[in-house]
Amino acid sequence: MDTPPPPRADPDAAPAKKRRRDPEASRAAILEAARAAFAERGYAKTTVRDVARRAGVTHGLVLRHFTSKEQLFLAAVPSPRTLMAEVAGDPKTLPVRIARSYVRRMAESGGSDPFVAMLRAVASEEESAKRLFTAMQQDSLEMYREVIPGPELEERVASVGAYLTGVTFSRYIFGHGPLAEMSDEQLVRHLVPNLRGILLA
Amino acid sequence: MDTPPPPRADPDAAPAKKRRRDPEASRAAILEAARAAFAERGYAKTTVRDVARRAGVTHGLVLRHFTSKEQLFLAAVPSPRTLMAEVAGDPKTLPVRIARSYVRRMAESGGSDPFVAMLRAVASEEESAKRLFTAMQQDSLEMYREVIPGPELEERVASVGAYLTGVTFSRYIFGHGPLAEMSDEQLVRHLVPNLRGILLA
DNA sequence: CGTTCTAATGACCAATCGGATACTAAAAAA
DNA sequence: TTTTTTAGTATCCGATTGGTCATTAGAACG
Repeated sequence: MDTPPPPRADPDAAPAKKRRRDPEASRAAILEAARAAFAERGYAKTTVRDVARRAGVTHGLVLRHFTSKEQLFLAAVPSPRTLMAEVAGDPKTLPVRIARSYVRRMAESGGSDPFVAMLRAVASEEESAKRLFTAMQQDSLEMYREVIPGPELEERVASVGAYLTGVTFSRYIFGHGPLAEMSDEQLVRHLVPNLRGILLA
Repeated sequence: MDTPPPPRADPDAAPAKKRRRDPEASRAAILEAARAAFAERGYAKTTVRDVARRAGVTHGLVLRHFTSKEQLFLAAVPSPRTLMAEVAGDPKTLPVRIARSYVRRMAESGGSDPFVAMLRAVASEEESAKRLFTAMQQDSLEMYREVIPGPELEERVASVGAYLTGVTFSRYIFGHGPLAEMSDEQLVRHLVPNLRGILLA
């Protein structure tokens, strides 16, 4: 009698959600919250308490799991794996594949893509983000190296990266102007010839 | 005896500098300090006290002159006048002129160009910077409108802007990679064909 | 000279930050 | 069960932030 059954598996949350004691679920929730927060507000303006509130925990727990804000960032925005996967294949159709994969990826994440978070962090002069960014560039360069012909490979790849960076900035961060108002399909059609121009002499 | 001569005109400062009472000089010094600070560290990470220290005044004075940090930013980074002046002329040589004027402008400012400050501010989700950015885009669009042939003018101009934004990011903000290591002349040579490809069908 | 005006200062403020730590309580081990 | 462990919370902390305001002091003018 003295101990009326304490609320067992939280009934209102989705089945097998989190809530009760579950460090892995908390960790995952914090990571997802951090990804969204960093992508939306940038590194400097995102506070540990923001992330905690989104994840439904206290900010103490966030720091308990990830020690510091910087390490949280590094854990949340790990490998943008290269913005441009699916590179292998016929060089002729490479620009189309780049454009498609880029647009799809950004659309799927709904604007909370790690790449956006990294751009914001780099822009606010965050050293750790710069290191990640460097690694990312290196990755993508090596993926291209075996596919693209012609001289000045590094420069071309860098230019493609710069172009897509600028497009990302205009469309997903700034959010105004023609590039932001195009549909995904329009954007692909617009990008392809420009990517081709940069990549293939 | 009671009042030994208090330190008169500060002897260590450069001759005919400022120091003494001079509101316009103070204002100018604060503005220049703000430009440099915002360009170097972005909006979010720049503190009013940073600016004040650079300008050699107290942070109280900064706020006395400009009321708030946001208004200081708006006053310090006013009209990037369009990143690409000197547009008028033969469309055939337009890409060359854009590239040259862009590179020269960035080189002259030594990395403290208002455009960089704006990019950093926009990236850190600063509303006022977004408004400025919009105005800037509008300006440049109208400058191009009378010079460039062909359809989809807005989209092309936006793409040029995006491309240069990305280049700026890579070269002047991120500061690593091929685009950052090129000399100014190399960069111009690299940019021209890509700009031509984007602008002229 | 003294009076007036105001540029400039410096102390202060509430809010907020990242982080540390003492504590509570749930679960695992005994 | 009791003991041990540890996920999670609740506070507290010093530092720093943007901003306010009373005070000080340099110049202009009588």
